[in-house]
Amino acid sequence: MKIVFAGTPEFAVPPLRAVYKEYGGGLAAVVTQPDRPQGRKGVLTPSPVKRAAEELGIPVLQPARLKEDFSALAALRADLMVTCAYGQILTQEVLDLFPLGVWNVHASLLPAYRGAAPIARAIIDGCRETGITIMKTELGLDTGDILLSESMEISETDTADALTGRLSLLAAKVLPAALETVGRGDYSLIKQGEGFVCKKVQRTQVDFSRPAREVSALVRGLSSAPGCWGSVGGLILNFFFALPAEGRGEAGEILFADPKRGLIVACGEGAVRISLLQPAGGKCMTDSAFCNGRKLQGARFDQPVL
RNA sequence: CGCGGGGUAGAGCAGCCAGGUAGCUCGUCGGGCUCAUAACCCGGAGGUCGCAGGUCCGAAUCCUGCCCCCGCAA
Repeated sequence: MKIVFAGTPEFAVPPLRAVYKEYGGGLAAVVTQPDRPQGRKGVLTPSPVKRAAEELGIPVLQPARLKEDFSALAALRADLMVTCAYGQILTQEVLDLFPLGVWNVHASLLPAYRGAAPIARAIIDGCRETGITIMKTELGLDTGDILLSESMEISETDTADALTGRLSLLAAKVLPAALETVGRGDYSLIKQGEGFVCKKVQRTQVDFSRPAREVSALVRGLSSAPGCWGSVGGLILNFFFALPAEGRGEAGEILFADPKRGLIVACGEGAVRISLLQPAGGKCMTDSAFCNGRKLQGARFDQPVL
């Protein structure tokens, strides 16, 4: 069976490796997004999937627009394509290139969280559970019939990074066997129920008038990218980790800010301890380190302007 | 030439504008105190102030060049 793997971010790397391990040379090519300028200096950077593919010695295709530029993909005459966070919408012409179909790995229990940022949204919404779904790709966004899904718990302390890592491994675990059943033609599909398509999550200013539980979920869900932030006394702070904590006060008020107790901020209900953060211009640090040498107790975070 | 912040003790910061003894909080080491503590008191160690030049009697501080780190935006 000749397979093509389409993916881009780190999330897709373990699944890629799993397919390679199972099919070796049967993995004919990898499709990924073109190298993009990264960071302040705009250095052209290959995607994680491209780096992994090169390491494994798999040919890489990087069309800017796959819908217009798929001749190289067609020339491979592969049987099947796997997509995993590839980042481009496919057309029917592309789907028709593969006799055994195009199969998508999605990081949610479909039909929940179709579209972008399913992992971040699951955490932000306070879900207790999410998972991996492998389904047949149709033209509709993440609407295809389901081959299989595997669930996973979300803990009260999960961050998007941590959960992404675990879901990625789960995807890598179930994908080879799924392809196996597709290859044999020995499978049945389940239709999806109703669902909404989610948009990309955006960088967000934290609204401390929300309950502590929600603030914590927001911070953990957006952790590392695209991030969330607050401003106090003209200082911009990026938040990376926060959990509910003891305390009560006006929303946004800094109840404590010392190395022993950490950075405790009052919310609409309860309070949170922001235990990992980064001041603009500085490095990411613990709240204990941040509070050394700064007098912030009693100050109050600005409310987001709506 | 996209906008901006920064490099001072192991960590986080102040000092710089108005040049003149290296300072604060935490940690660390030693001692003391309390039934007890997110405790408190006393004392010690630890710094080429990113690098190189320049100005000056004297530079962390002013000037010039360079290196490195980071936030936003793309």
